[in-house]
Amino acid sequence: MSGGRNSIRVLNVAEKPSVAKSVATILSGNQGLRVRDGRSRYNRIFEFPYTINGQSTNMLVTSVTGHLIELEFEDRFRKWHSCDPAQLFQAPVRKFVPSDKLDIKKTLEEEARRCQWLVLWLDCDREGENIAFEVVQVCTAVNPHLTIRRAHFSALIDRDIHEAAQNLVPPNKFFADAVDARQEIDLRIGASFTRFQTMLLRDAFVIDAGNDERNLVLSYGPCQFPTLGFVVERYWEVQSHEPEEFWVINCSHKSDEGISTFNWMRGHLFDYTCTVVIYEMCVQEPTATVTNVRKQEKLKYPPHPLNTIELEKRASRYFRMSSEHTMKVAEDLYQAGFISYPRTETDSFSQRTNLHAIVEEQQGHPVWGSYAQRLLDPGAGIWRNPSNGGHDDKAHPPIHPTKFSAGERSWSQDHLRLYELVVRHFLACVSQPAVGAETTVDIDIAGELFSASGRVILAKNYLDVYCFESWGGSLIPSYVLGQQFVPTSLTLDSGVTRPPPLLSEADLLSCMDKEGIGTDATMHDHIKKLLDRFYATKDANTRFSPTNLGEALVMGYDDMGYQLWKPYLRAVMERDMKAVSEGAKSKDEVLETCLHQMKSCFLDARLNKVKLLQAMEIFFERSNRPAGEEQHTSREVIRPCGLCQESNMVLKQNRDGNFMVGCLGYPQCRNVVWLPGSVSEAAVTTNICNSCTPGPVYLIQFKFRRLEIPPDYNASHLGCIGGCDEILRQLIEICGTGNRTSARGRVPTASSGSAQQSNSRQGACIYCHQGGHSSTDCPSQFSGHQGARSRGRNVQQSDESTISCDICGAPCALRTANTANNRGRKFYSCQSQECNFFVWEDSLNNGSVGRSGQRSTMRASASNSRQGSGRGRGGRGAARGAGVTFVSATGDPVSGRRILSNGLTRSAWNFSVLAVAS
DNA sequence: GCAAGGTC
Repeated sequence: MSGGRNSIRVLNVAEKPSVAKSVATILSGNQGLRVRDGRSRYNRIFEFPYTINGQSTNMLVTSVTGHLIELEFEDRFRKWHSCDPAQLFQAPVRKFVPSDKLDIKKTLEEEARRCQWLVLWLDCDREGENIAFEVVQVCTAVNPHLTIRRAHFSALIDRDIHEAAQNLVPPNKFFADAVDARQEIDLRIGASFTRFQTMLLRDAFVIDAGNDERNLVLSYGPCQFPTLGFVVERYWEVQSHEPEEFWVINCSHKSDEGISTFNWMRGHLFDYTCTVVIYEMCVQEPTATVTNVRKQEKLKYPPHPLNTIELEKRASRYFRMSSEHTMKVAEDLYQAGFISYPRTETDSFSQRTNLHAIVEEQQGHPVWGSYAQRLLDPGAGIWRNPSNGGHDDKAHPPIHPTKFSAGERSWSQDHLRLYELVVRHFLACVSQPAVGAETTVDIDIAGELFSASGRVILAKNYLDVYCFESWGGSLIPSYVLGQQFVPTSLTLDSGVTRPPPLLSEADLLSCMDKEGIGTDATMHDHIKKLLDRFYATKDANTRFSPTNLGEALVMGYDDMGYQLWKPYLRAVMERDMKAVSEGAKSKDEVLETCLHQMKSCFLDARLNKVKLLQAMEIFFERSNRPAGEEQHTSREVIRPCGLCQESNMVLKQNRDGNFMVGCLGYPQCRNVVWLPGSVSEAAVTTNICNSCTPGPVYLIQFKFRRLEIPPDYNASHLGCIGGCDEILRQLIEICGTGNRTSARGRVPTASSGSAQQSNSRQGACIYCHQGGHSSTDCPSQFSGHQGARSRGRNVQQSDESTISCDICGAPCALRTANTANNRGRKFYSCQSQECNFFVWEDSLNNGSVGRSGQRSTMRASASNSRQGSGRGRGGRGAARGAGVTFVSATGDPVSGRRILSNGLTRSAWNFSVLAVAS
């Protein structure tokens, strides 16, 4: 039966194949359901007759796989060097169907042409609404007469689906608009900041990131950076923690029944004298009197039904599985039909779910089958309707088993464990809480109160099946009110405060969930991205630390005063998206204000890029590679690149003022033509060389420094870099080029057409620019400038300690070494690379002061500046911001010094200033 | 080569 003559053809589209199948199965009642393949092998098409409000229809149900359309910059802005990253805030973007979705698009087009209605069965959230409009766009392009309708369902169960089909509504453009805005903002912010910081930093420093650092991408994203922020913030808290000694009185009592440990009601005291006084009192009158005996029944409740975040957190805690791996395994189990859809926010079961049926399936399991049987036995009294966790995404139920398995042959250990977790969690959810009897005994010794408690488990209930949790039960002897005894031990003990632990993966997921970073389906991606980008590492206990790279990036933005690494930006965006989805603000309005703000922020960050560079300098050695971004003071196109045939060659000036013509495709393409070192000015003209190819090759108007070229050459010259220019070739031979790493004289021959060479940093020392040794053992550091050691310190009026360059007399910069032998050690060096002047900072202090590692001085600095909420980043940042660290000659932190605003201290004592950050 | 969001 394919519908009568009056029946209309309805194309129904779901967000994923599984939903299409469920909808088709439910609506057809499995009567007259036919299935055929579409062009995509995953997205099949179901057909059956159905009646909607008295109208007989021929239903076709198919699906997409998530978003059908992507957003990208127009082609001319897609290459990294195609434009200034700031332009990405307004560069035109386009929507397109990516190649792997073209077959789905084709199916939709073919079916839409033959239908009168289009009914959208996408998930009922904002992303789903946006995908709905993507489907509409594709279908109406081939059939503009389609009647468009939206089905709203809250669960894939009979009643909901039939109700949805009978109560079709128009789709909600506001919801879709909110996602459009989110996509565009994410793309523009992400691409602009990523290109900016990658090009600024990657080539400027020696970043050891495991693989080829030239391919290293220092990405920025509105989700990945706040995720990194959580990691860094906790790390800073741990780093800046000062252990504080505290004192505590412990009391125990041993009787025939066992030992009771009594805890001091004051907890612990930081005042030793005070604690000793109290302790002495207790010791002199040690008899304890029982002042209170309380007995209470305590319940330990089973967890809420399982949603994605909780699955990830528990798999991490119980099995140390990464969230990313957990989702991969869960997806496998889902695809094979063993568990329900794994990406769900929902942590409460619908009233209509047949929970008993799910338990029944598990009765045959060799391990937990007997528990399932007891659950189903009304006499056992273990059954309890599951709790409601308070989240509902209106699209999926909590994660639960959908098919029994005692383990499949193809399953890995992790498949087994994850399936077991899902089953046990489900069985726990429908179980009674554990019951315990708690006894608390309070005693009084010389007026001081102590307390002990114990617990007996009366009924384990859900804990019988949920073996991942325990409820420590410890018995204490019985006491009666007024009873007196002399404690077996009464001791005065000391301890130290401990820093909080580093964030575990479960902690990190909680932070993200709380601050709204990412979605249940993407959080694990953001965490993985931190590891992939070398921003953070994870130890065997699943605890995260930032890498130097991650810490430096966060530090740089923090020093700028920007909270780009905090979750606030995402929170503001989320509020705006909500306003759009409610129609309170328009998409264009939000896009304009948000992008305007972010562009100002971007431009400001770029102005303050020195902060990023300074932060990187703390951890990384400067590279002598030509910097990707910094050298481009001008970028005028000279010619198309004949080597990569993709990008243009542009006129550039490096940091030292030397000119070259290099390919914009650097570092993938290393094509470069170095120009004579005697060039003082170079400007691209509109004149085109009529002999060099590939063209056009624009001629350059050169000015040479008169004294650096032979007298018979003109100081002004209109030249071509394409290979035809004999004068330019001669001047290169005579004067050399501005390429420092290729020693003068080792110049490309212009006769080869376009002179090409690569700049290798191998073997070149950053101090003297000579090959044959590394910067850590540069002879210039040890013998070249011994004279500097006898120089006195040039203390200027500002109190800023500095010294002048031995050679040119300019003030030197104070830097921190990060080489293996001298990490954390400070040195002065001339900012001009011509001089190669260098001296260790500590050699100026008569050599009497030992070195102090960067880490320990940082910690000392935090202790000095700690005030108010000065823990963690605040403490450390304040000290670093003031630019000073004080350590006594013995290496102990100096306390009680007054820190002047210029970052130095005046001290009556002869404490040594070990480090003054520039 | 860049984001985050769907999903296979």
